[in-house]
Amino acid sequence: MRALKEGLKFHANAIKSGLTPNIFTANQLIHLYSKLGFVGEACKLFDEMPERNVYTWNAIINAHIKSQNFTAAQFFFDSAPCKDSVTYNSLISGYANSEGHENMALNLFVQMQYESESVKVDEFTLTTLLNLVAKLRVLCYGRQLHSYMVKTNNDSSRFAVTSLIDMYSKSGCYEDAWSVFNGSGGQGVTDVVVKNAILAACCRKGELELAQEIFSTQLELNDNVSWNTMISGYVQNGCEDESIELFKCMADEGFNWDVHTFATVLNACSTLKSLKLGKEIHAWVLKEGMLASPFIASGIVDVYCKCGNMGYAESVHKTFGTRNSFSITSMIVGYSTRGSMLEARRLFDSLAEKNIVVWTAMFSGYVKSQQYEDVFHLFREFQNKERTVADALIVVSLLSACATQASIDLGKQIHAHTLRMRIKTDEKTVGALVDMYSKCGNISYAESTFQRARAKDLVVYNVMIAGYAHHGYEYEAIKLFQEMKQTGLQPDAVTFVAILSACRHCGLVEEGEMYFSSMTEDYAITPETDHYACMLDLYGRSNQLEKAVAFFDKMPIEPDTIILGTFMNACKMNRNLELARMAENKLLEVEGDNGARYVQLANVYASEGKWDEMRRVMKRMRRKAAKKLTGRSWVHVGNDVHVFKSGDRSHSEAEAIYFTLECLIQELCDVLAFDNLI
DNA sequence: GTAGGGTTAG
Repeated sequence: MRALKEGLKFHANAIKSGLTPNIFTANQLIHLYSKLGFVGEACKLFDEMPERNVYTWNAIINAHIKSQNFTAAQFFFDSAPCKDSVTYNSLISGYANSEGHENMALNLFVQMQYESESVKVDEFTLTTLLNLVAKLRVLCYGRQLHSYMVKTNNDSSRFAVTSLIDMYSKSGCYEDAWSVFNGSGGQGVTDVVVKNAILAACCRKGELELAQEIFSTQLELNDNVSWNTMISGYVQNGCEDESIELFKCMADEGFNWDVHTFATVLNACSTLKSLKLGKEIHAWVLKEGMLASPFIASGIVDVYCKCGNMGYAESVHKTFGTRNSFSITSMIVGYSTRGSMLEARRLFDSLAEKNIVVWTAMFSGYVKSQQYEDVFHLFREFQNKERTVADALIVVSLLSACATQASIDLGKQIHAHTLRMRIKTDEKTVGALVDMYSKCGNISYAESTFQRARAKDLVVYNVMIAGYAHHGYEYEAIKLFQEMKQTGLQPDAVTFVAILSACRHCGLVEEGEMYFSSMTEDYAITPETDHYACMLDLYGRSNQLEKAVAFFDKMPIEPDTIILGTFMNACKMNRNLELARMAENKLLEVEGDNGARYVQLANVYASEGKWDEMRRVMKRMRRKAAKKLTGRSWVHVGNDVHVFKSGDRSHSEAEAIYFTLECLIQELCDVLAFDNLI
């Protein structure tokens, strides 16, 4: 490399001293310098050239684009005394391929159309723009470009065909991609890039058999990319084992594994959560010397995280990727899944510049670990430190924390934030909003959010139906269930839990039985614990203990604590101590260390005045040293939540709190006394 | 001199 650099310098000096005053050679040299990364040298030569033409200007603009210096590229573009299509195409392509400059590319394209005669939109411009609109997913622009290409006869070269197939496929229009492919000769094409583009399109659509057929015809055409596309296609469609087979086959057929191959196969390992395979691939990666690639390093870290081996993940991370945000995100998720939030936080703090994905991983981690206070603290930190707006995924985490903490005020603020910032409300956001309002006790807000939303999937309906059921609007729940079916959505197991609980709350035995049998007969859903518990509760609340007993005996699953607890409750409501005693041993056998169960049992006996039996149960509980979790309440003051239990004096302001409470009690007594006087 | 296909984290 050094020899080449010296050679280039010698050549440049020769030109400058007039030995070969050839503008063509100098332009070539600028290009060569830029290709080797010597932008400084390219600039120096450009400055010293006695004469320049449009090629010289294009070469220097490209040199700056290559080094990602867009300020300089734009400066030279603006200063160029002469421009041609290449000048425009180069800068448009530079902007189109860099993050955050996409709008500049579009503006330049508009500007290009008002330029002089020497600047014409050509196939280079159009294919670059097709790539851009595929990246930005603006299908309407893509279609306009396609029409323009047909009109100007720019739609039939292999470059045009590839870009069109790719644009349509990435925009979700598989049929259009396919018709472009067919129009260009279909399976008779001899260009490997066109072939690979349609292979990728088939894989994206899940048409694996067709992809395999295309892959196998004209085998001699296939290159590394064809193999990588197929391997990736299998992973995308959940066929990880087949992808591994093809990966091995690729080497047998004499094709070299590259960074793309390994990145894809590592992805398969992560999905399979196979530590054994992960280690094998890790060994191959080491053998091929590919760990320097950030794609591969973070891929290996991700595999170990998904397999739950944080020790291995940590050691690869330490050696290769301490600044790799992908690697750090995988580690945060890995630690969060195990509930190690301190470790997750350590990694989060190790990243100087945090992107939205890392933030989201941290938010979800706290939600997963039920550390809701930390969710809110993190949000304040996010707002203070970042300029970017919390996106839909962060909003979902925040709303989920609000729902569990019943923080309706904060929930409303977050809702307002999504509206103000025009955050795209997809099904997940709508579901989280409806759930938050419903769990915070405001069913009418939940309802209006639901009704206004355009994006509604099964989960959104489930949340709303469950909300109605919990708030005692059983008939609305049933009505919405019917409406949901009419829209063509298929109810799932969660829908039936919601609808059965609506039935049990208002004692609709016949309807409940009808839904329960419809669930298995019409939708082939196997009932789970919650469904059985709902039915038992329904019978219990409707004073139909015989039916409850018959149902209990017929259940094909071993009764667990939830079912036994519900059954016990049914016995209590129907004042049947005999059956309660029967369930008692079984219940304590399954869940003998849960204090709440003993208390529930004791209550059954107490409600019938069987004090001896109640004492016996409580004694049994003490013998087992089982403790019932203390019920707690909380209040929101400002941005903080204060948790307390009955008679709690642990709060730092306890003195003042109890003093105020005394005052309030006194005032109430005074009011009551005053009322009595009147 | 400018353009096309296959790879990561929430």
